[in-house]
Amino acid sequence: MNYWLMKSEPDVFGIDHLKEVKVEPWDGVRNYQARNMMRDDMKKGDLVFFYHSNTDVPGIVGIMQVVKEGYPDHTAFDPEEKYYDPKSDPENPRWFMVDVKFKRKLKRTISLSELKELPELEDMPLVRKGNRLSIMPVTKEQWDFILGLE
DNA sequence: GCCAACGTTGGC
DNA sequence: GCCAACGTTGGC
Repeated sequence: MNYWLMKSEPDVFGIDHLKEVKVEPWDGVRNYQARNMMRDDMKKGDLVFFYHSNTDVPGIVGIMQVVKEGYPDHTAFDPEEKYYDPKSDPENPRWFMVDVKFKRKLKRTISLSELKELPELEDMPLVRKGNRLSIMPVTKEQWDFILGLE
């Protein structure tokens, strides 16, 4: 069982959207490191923090669960799609995604500024300067610690 | 809206 | 293979 954190802009797709649709393919990721994690490492049943980026109070807002393991991101094949990538060949897909399911919202937003204050979390890529990874692993220790803040 | 940090592209 | 130019992310 592994733990993860995934970022999304609430204006585009937020925790309330996920709550409505229940299950969502996490499409549109066009970064190789993040791609590798979805393709190779994220397993059914893994738990994921939902993080709101690019918003008034960026932070962790909810919990979701991987319900379908890595499979080709077909939005890369369709020229009509926002995330179209002509270099991704259906015979040999470049981009992958997983499906995630809504578990619950946190009782409160655990803000990035709060997380940055905590020495227990200083190894998290999230709080590292300049880190732009939209998907990252979370250790069990970090997971439990963060939930303890709720 | 600004801009630092970082990834990607493409000329050489 | 180097690196300048460019694009994107995402906090502020």
